[in-house]
Amino acid sequence: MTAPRRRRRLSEDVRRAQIIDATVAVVAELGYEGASLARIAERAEVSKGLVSHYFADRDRLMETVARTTLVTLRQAVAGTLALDAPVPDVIRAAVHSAARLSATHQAEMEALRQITTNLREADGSPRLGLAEYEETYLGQEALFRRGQEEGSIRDLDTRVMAVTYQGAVDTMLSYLREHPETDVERYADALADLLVAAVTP
Amino acid sequence: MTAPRRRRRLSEDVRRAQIIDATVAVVAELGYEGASLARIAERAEVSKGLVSHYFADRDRLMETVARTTLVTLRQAVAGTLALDAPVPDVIRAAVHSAARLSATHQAEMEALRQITTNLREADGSPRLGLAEYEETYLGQEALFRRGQEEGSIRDLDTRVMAVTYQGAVDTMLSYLREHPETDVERYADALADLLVAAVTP
Amino acid sequence: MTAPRRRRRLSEDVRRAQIIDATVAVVAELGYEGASLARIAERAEVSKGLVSHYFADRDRLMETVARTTLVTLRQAVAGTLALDAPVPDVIRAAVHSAARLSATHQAEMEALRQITTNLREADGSPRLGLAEYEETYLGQEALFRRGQEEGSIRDLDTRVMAVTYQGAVDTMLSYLREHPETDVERYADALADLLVAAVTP
Amino acid sequence: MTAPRRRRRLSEDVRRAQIIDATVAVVAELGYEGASLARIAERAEVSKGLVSHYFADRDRLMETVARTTLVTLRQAVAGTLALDAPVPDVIRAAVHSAARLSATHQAEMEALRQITTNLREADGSPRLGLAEYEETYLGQEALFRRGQEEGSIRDLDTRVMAVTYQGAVDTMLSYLREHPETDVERYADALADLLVAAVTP
DNA sequence: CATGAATGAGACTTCATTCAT
DNA sequence: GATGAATGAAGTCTCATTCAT
Repeated sequence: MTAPRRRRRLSEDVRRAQIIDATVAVVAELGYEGASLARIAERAEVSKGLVSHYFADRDRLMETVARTTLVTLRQAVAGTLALDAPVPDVIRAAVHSAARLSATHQAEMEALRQITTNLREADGSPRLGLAEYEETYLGQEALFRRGQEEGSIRDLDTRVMAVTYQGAVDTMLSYLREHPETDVERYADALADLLVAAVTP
Repeated sequence: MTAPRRRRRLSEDVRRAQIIDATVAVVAELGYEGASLARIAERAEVSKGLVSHYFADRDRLMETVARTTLVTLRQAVAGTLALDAPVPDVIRAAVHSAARLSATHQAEMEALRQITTNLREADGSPRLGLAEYEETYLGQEALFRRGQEEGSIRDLDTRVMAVTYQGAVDTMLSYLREHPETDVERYADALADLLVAAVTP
Repeated sequence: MTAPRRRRRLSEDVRRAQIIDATVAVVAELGYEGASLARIAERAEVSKGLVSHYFADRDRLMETVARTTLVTLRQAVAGTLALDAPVPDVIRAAVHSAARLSATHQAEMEALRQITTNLREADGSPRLGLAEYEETYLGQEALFRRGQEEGSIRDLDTRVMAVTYQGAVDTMLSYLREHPETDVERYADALADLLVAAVTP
Repeated sequence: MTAPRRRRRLSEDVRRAQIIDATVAVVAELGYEGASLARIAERAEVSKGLVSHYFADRDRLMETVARTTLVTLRQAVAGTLALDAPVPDVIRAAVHSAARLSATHQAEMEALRQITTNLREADGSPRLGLAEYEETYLGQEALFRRGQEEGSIRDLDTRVMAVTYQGAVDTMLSYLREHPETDVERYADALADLLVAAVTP
């Protein structure tokens, strides 16, 4: 039926990346359940057997994809920020930087959400905790505390602010995905405005 | 092993509710994939066949559960609010009211999230859109606009504020679920403080 | 393609027996590897799913078949013997009784051999030990010792004799299977003659 | 992990022997099914491809191993025997010689049994018949007939005796494998005693 | 109305075999 | 000659759904 696939030998790294990319795409498009190994293999233009060769099982593949994607996303945001600027400026810049992800890393974000929501231990408990988020929170708390020392941030609960900031940004990203007609820069401006108003004295 | 189930004739409504409750519990505990009809039937203390009898198929069951749960949650929040109070007061009250959900409706919230994330059309596209959220946004925008007319809310983008408000509350609920040691009232106070600071002149 | 199977509801016991019988037949005919669940289901005129419903997995099915078959074979031999007769007579009768199995329980014997040879633990070690054989040996040793007390059996190592007796009978059964042209009664006579000669004073 | 294998060019015969030895070891340890080509290659410290290079397919490899092993075992027994000695002496010597195999050729014997039990034609029928055994039987029958001519063996069915003799020895070897605590020489003495008693006038 | 035995589609995974390097 | 990356054909098992009782 289908033309017999040409057999190509590639290095392990290239193959893994190829399969991971395909997984991100399929999970983002069809959801976690719909992302069968067969469909992932098809998208990667690779045999089902090869996927199993590189990833012990589906769970392990999904976990790897989640971790890899998280790193990718972090770099995409962090890479653009000057963290030693005045704190309100950092907030504004970070919001805009994140907003831009909605154009460039849509699939990565959705896949990450799908996987963290669905990947479970054998007993049914979630497998990908929030340890990852914790790290992010700590970084943001540190930022807000610096602002308080410098006088640019008022007295407030830094933990709640960190959680809220992150939630507001994530929600923005969801909203932008589902409302593609929205003007991204305007939204980001408005959100940054709200956040700065919330934290300045 | 298990005692042979007593065969009881119950009214349709009671049966459906019984099954819906069981579904909420199982989905919240084991996730969307783990919620097989067999396990749901077992939790409802009902035969597999009966589940299929009342719900055409698994997707239909899940959709019904999501819609029912959404109504339940809305009532739980809205029921406690005096919507004609000064807007900042409404915000404070709403945040506290939502925070209390974390103690009473944990399973419902998680199940709803699981189902909206995973339920798909045959072609893989998400089935439960954000039409539901849209309704909420409109109500909140109306509230903020009233505040602007009354002078208690400053000039700002009411759509962005509605989305952000909702995101901040949802994030609070997730955070409280994953950090049960947190003092709920203190968190709610801090969040209400932030939100009010963000919107008052 | 194939006519849709008629759906029949049978009791658990009947179904298990049906599947076990089919397994014995397929294993005897095609060997352990060839006895896939698909082929067993086909032989039992039952769906693959039903086999999995009644037996947790293939290993468990095979183990059950082995145990069941062992009981069947034991009864077939033991049922015909008068164990309190003079020991040489018991030997003669037992050899003939066993020989007759070659006509009536060929498949059971071969299936049992296949399964004990092939069924393994996860680490590769054999799973069906010789604990079963041990029981048989003990019974035969007791018989030979009675003969020694009665003077009909000479002084000899009863354990070696028990093992040898069992080996000689098993070998007879293999030989008769592979040489169907052999006169069963003549073989049994000759073997009984050898065994009695070996053990009488 | 493992050190990158050194690529060595060895003569065909050496390679084949290397692979055959590994196969014997793996089959004896893990059984027929467990002896995948991957594991055999690993044990032989050779690539999977090389195994396929030297042996057309798995069945062919197994068949070759069986034949080779049979020759090895025969030589191990026959090499030590003086076949023209008085027949009862030959029997005693042969039993002891075989018993010693239990110490030196355990893996070979188990592998041979595994392969003859499991190797099949495409239609499911056993592939390694008993033609091999036939040869053995003929030799033993000849021996017993010589004994009869010389008066050291009584009148008996030489075919049944040959089969029984072989069965008794094989069973001894199985027993010794599964009961390593047994005194090998004592067992052999006792068995030789039984056999000689069975056949002498 | 209610049960749960039975079916069958499809998922994951293993492994003999092929073949580019 | 030698490797091991890559394929694809089974095989086992799970589970939504159907249906005889």
